[in-house]
Amino acid sequence: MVDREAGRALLHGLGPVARGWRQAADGALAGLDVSGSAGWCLVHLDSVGAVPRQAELALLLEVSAPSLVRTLDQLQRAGWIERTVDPDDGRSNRVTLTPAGKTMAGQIQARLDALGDDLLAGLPAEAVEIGVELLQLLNLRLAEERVTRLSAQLGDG
Amino acid sequence: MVDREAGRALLHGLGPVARGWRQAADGALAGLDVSGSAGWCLVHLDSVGAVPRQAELALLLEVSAPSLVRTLDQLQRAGWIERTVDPDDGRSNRVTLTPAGKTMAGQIQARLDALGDDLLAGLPAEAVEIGVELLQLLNLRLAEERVTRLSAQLGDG
DNA sequence: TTTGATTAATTAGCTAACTAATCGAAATGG
DNA sequence: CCATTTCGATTAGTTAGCTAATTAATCAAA
Repeated sequence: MVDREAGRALLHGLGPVARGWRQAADGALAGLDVSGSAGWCLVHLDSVGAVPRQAELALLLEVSAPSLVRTLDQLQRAGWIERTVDPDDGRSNRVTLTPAGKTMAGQIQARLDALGDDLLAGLPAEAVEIGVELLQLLNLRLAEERVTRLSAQLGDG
Repeated sequence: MVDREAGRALLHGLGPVARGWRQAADGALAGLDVSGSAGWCLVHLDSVGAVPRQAELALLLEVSAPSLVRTLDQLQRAGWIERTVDPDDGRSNRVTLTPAGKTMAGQIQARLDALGDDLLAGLPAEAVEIGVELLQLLNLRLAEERVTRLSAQLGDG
């Protein structure tokens, strides 16, 4: 049985910590002319071997497709990615890093990793493992909850 | 030593889970005409015995003062809180729940608690404890990081 | 083969957070 | 005792997420 108070602390604490992390990430990338979310997108693009379509990339980054559109617009304006129409499917864009974008991705990754190392320094690995599992479970249950909620909405409306 | 991959999973996972939780909370409050953040504000107001000033309430809720202003505007329009100028300090507002607001706070708390119980059902209490401690530590380190970052900014700019 | 449904990306508009700048009130130093 | 500084709340403007609706392309089926 989970203590009511602890449960509240966990669920409420997520928001502020997530915001703090985003701000810290933005700060770590200051001077690179890239926001944290855009930077994270570059890093993922660099680490996946393949050339993903936008929808796949959105899944990977856990954001909605329209949110990704705006991020990619920024990255494209900056000359760090390119969108090319998939030859096999005229609806899809394939997203690739430009050489400049690849360089940038490396710098971003280095800075974010350094920040992450600082934040998590000295922690027992098990605690982090448990935290990750907790987040994964919550993600799963929230997804289920979302399904039931949206179904109910359909039933009502 | 924390595994690099696990660290990334933890830090990156915070955002999506926090968003999911907020959406689920909004869903749970559907029909009450109150957003999750405003509802959370009401619940806190109900649970603190005292009559806080806005700045104190912002600290408690871990949001900035301007963010709280908007939330309070909504709650005040709905007739659930009142702002009264502190007799001892003409700059400060004291925030109080109206009777209607108190009723509303009770309903909100019940729904959020039910949602929280569902999400955390069956979890070992220790895992939640560890999660909470992890969040608290991150909060602390992020606050420190923020200080050093803003100081550096001053030095530069 | 043409029509209808589905899918990918986009646009438009909303929300809730943030910072920076402003205004009035209080505190403080000369 | 006045001038300056500090402090609390607000306003204005930015950012990043979201949903809903649109457009274009593909797929399926009559």
